[in-house]
Amino acid sequence: MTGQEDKPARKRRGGGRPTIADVAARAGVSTITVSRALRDPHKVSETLRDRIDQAVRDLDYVPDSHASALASARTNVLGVVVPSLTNNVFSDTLRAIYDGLEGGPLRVQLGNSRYSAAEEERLLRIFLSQRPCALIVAGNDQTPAAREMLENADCPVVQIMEVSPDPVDMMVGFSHFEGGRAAGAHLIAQGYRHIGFVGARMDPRTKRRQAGFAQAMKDAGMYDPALIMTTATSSSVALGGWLLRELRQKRPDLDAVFCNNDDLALGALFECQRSGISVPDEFGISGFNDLEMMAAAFPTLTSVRTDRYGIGLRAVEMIRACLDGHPPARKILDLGFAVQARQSTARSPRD
Amino acid sequence: MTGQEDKPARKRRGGGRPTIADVAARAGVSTITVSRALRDPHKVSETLRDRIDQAVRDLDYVPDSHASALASARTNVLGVVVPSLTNNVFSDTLRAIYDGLEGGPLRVQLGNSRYSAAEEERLLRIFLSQRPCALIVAGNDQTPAAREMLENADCPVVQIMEVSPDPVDMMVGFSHFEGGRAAGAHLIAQGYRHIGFVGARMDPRTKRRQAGFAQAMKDAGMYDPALIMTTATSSSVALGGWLLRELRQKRPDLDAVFCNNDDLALGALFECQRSGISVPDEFGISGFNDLEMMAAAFPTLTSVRTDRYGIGLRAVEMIRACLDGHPPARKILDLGFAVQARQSTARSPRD
DNA sequence: TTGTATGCGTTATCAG
DNA sequence: CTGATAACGCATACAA
Repeated sequence: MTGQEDKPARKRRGGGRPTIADVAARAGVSTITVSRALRDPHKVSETLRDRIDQAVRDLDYVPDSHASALASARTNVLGVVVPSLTNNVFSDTLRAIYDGLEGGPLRVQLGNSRYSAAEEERLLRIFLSQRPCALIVAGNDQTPAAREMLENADCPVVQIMEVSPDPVDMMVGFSHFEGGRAAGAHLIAQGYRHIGFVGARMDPRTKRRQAGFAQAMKDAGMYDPALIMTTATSSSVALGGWLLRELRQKRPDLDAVFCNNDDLALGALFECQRSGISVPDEFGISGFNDLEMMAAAFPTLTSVRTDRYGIGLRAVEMIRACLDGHPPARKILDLGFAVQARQSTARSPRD
Repeated sequence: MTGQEDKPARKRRGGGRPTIADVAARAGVSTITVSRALRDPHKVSETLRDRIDQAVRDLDYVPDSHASALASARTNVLGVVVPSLTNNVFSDTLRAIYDGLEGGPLRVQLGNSRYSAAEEERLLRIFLSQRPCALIVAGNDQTPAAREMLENADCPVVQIMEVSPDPVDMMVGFSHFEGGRAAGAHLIAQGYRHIGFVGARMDPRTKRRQAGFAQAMKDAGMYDPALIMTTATSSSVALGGWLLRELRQKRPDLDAVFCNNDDLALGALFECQRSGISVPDEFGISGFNDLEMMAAAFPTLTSVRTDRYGIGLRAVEMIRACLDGHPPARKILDLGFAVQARQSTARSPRD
């Protein structure tokens, strides 16, 4: 084979979108200059930058993120894995994550593990294979394999919703154990004496709240396992009513209940109303999380306020800090909680 | 400076993960064969397939999705853009989408437009630049630019939550206008005569429900704009109480209210309880969407049931069908709604 | 500050 | 059914 002629313009495989080369040609520069002008504008002279920007607009050029990821082995994707999309707790946090990312270049890849550690592991494996710039996962109860993957991940990792002494990397949340204990202590302080616990789904955080509640009861010498009613079923308002009814049938002396979340608490309130039990005088109710409705109910419902939105914001802040090269000094951020005492536990003093 | 020796094996840029070439070498085949064995197993002889599978396991090989996307100009990413992550309506649908994708190869890229058409357009632009295999967006009120982008997208597009005669491509939802009208008609049928409307956020779907409600009132000769109270503020239980209180102050003759969503309805119920107004005899309440809590409340709350979960499932089904080469005959799927009449509108007959 | 050469890991194309 | 080769579009490394 000798003089091979000029090949006529090759056919494009990709849908014919303008590439960085088209922009470069139009601006009369090289592709790498376009690349720089778009990612580090200050590294390119103003003259060229203007020409390039103009060409970008003219051609309606949008960079190909896959090509970029392939060439640089980096992405702008923040992987987020949560156990539930419908649970208000996580949707509040998710909203905060999206809000915190506002305006920045980071995108979210969201996974729903449905409270399954195995599914979480699967999702993390996929996410990590795409070289995320950071990861956010819920809690500290990963499978051993997932834990190892996270520890070997060469990107910042934030575990959210909980605090524990052994984070993979960073952590933002609060102590569910202490939250449960505080709720129990509050009910005791309000004068209730036969205090039950109602819980659903029983994920790790739920269990820790239950353990904290039990601790409070034990500390007061009031612990009675027969006052505890839980189910693996997922939480709902109706379920709160059913569980409370069951519990009251078994133990008519029950005079208060700590509901593991606010949906259950609302259901418990309705159940009391249906049964003609006066809240709070005859019966006290506390929820957990302090969703907006708790303060709007009648009577207003006591709950343990948690800063779900703040958790999401802080997680994003920590990640940004890491990516900017200023990893936060504190790896563990405890955002705490606060018992919001309201009418549903404000029993008139007895003597 | 002079005789440059053999370069020792080049340093890998990417974190040293095994590549398809490593697998190929280990299995003693070419890379393309590995590629085929993984994507179209039936196109490769069983012998080689087994050798390749073994090599994949040995090396713990995971394909690089970016390289794949770049080379093939295709991805397994389903872009989803919703107006809200916290609104139960969308989180139910999202959950269905994730459930519907279960087990399959498709991933979700989720965007939150926060009820902003401009943000929606921005997200769609980004998503489309990544060559999604399909798109799901809420409603039919895109900006003209977004509409055009969707029409030119070379992938299936499903608009969800609503139905309208002019979809971009496919559509799954129901008529909000008719839903609002049905709720109004129900209240009229129950004997209420001074029926108000309470609405928040006032996004396009909300407005259509309001329009339907107004139509019902007009049809009955009962339309009174002074009985309508709306706000751009986002919806909440507390807001439902406040709006109802305002409305009742202005119009003490009000004897029922159609709340544009269930949070508002719950707030309205609490407001009645606070004010000692008996529901349903003195005052009727209907919500919209029929969230789980409506049936669990006391009194149980009337609402318009919508199939948010079904919408998500059907959207995924339609997309899978398209990707499998069997585009559905019906491009528009109306999943309807149903008035769930409950205690809150079951007024004792008057004569 | 700008450009040249080349690699990133995979798949399309076409030949055998 | 299998393989050699050339893209895919961008970014790194190094030169100028």
